[in-house]
This record gives sequence, C-alpha cells and structure tokens, in this order.
Amino acid sequence: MESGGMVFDSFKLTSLSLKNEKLPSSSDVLDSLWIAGSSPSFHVPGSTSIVNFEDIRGENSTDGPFFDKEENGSEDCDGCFRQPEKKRRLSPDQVQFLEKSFEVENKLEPERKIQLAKEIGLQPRQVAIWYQNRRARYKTKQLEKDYNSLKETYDKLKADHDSLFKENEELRNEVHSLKEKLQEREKGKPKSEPCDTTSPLEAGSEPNKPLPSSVSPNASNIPMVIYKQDDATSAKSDVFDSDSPHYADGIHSSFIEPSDSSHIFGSDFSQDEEDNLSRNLMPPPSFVKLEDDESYGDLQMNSCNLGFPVEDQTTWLWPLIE
DNA sequence: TGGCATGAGGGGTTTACGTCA
DNA sequence: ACTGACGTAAACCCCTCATGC
Repeated sequence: MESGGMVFDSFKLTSLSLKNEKLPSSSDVLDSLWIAGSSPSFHVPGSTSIVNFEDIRGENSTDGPFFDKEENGSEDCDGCFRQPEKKRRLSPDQVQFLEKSFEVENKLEPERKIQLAKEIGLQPRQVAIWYQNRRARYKTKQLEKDYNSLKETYDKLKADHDSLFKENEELRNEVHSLKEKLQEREKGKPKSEPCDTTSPLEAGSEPNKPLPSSVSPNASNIPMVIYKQDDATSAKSDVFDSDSPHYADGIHSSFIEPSDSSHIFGSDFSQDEEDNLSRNLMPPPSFVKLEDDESYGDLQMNSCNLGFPVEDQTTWLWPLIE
C-alpha cells in the first residue's frame, strides 16, 4: 500500500524523471495533456480540493497547476489543516482533466497515476480511487445501456414472432378450408376425372411453375406451396431446388405427403426430419446482426421476411412455422 | 429534507515477483 | 539449472458509507 512517505518519494522521483520519459502505448495522446497541463490554465474555484496539499508538496508546493495561492493563504483554510479532513469534491477542472485521461485509457499505469496526480494537484491515491469509481460507474451505465438495447431487440423480435405466429394461423386455416373444398368437390364428381385435383388457386397457372409471390393470396412474402398431387416430384423441386440441393435430389421425397397438405407446415414432422430441416435449411448463423439498428430497421419493412430475399425464404422458412 | 452524485474505506481476489527447498 | 510451492505487495473489483450539492 501507499504510505504517505512512499507517495511523496514517488512524486519527487516523477517530478525529476518522468517529464522526459516516453510513456508506453496509448500514453502518447496523454503526453499532450501533460504538456498542456504543465502550463496551468486551471482555476480552482473556492476551496475545493480534499487534499491536504502540504502532505505531498512540501515547502515548494505553490506552483502546481491546481494550486491557488489565494486559497492556501486564506484565513479560512487555517482551520482546514487542523480539523480532520473533510471530504471535498474535485474541482471541475480536475474532473475534466481526469475525464480526458480516462477517455484515452481507463486503466491507470503507475507512472500515469503519479503524473496525473502531479498535474492536477491530487494524491496518487485519490487519482487511483477516482479511476476505480469511474470504471465502476461507467460499467454500471454500460450495463444499463446494454440491458435497454437487448430489451429493445427482444421486444422487436417478439413482435415479429407474434405476427408470424398469427400469420401462420391464418394460413393454416386457409389451407384447411381449401382442403375441405377440395374434398367436397372430389366427392361430388364421378371417378372418371382422376387427375383434376388442382387447387382452385392454381387454376390457369402452369403446372410446373410455382406461383410467383405476387400472386400469393397472402400479402406476405411467404410462398404458397401449391402443386398437383400427381406431380408432386416436380412441385417439390420447384419449391426446394433453387438453393437447397438436399431436397432437389429427391432424398427427402417422403418429406411431403401429397395427400396431406398439413405436412407442408411441418406439424407432423418426426423429430429426425425436423432436425434435418433445421440443419439443412437454416440460414448462415450470422444472418441477422441484431445490434445493427439500421439493418434491423430494414427488417421492419416487412416483418415476415426477416431480412431475407424472398427466394431464400423458400428454403428456410419452414422450420420456423409451428 | 430527501435524492442524487461522488469521494473514499474495507474486504476479497488477482497478478506479478521474489525466495526457497 | 530448472521447477513448483509459498509469501508478499500492489492493483483491482465490489459493496458500502459519508458527504456535498
């Protein structure tokens, strides 16, 4: 620990030697501070410093930048050195000097500490304490900032999730009603028309082409996967082959059961299938940079596309749908 | 007079360094 | 000469309190 003697000795040593000493690393910037501080322009308003300056400055103690001769010579201060030290705030100039130093480097090298203490007329111990408190309170503020930022991100994500969930529900209902209509129509028709199972929505479109997203009855960019039951293979490739070689090769041909469109939405996937999907269809891990407000702002343009081009969504959106 | 900001004390931990078997 | 255990000092972090505004 720093005894008073040690502090004084260090101070004298620093005064003699450190001025011309090259401080390491980031201290280059601070050198300018030292130089600037050595021609004092600071004013210590009133009697503000907590330091009993006589302790560290000895007889020639009136030439430091933060020492005001008036202050030391005032009658008011006669009692200051008799009474036990009262805690006093650092002067604005002292704080400003420390703040500038802290901006450059929030850790305190011993040499810097002594140099700082000399420049602003504090004890090195006080400088160290100021740095400790400053770090602690900076950390607290930073934590608050981080918390707010994370909370904001969470809220946005939750809103997105909720809207997607809602949309998913609507699509499910739509599929359900279409399925019912289809079944009704099949029941009402004679068996001589086996191939006419095309969805009403698809009427008029080319059989092997998926509907363009603009044709989708839903305003979102989620592609509607609709295909003829007797052409499931081509439909599958239309849906999956653009960016997903795993599904273009037919390996997962059992993945979609044409007779049950609810499979499309993944609700009946086995765990293995879901795992495969998650592995194979997941976008690159760095696909959304959440801390980037700007990119996140873009996402808000369409809460359904999650920042991906439409053509990419066909390959990875499915696992997200419950 | 209560609340906030801030200087400082104290305890525990970490790290660097010297000593010794 | 090398190495691991041990002691020590300094710095740091965290919690807390006291004081000034």
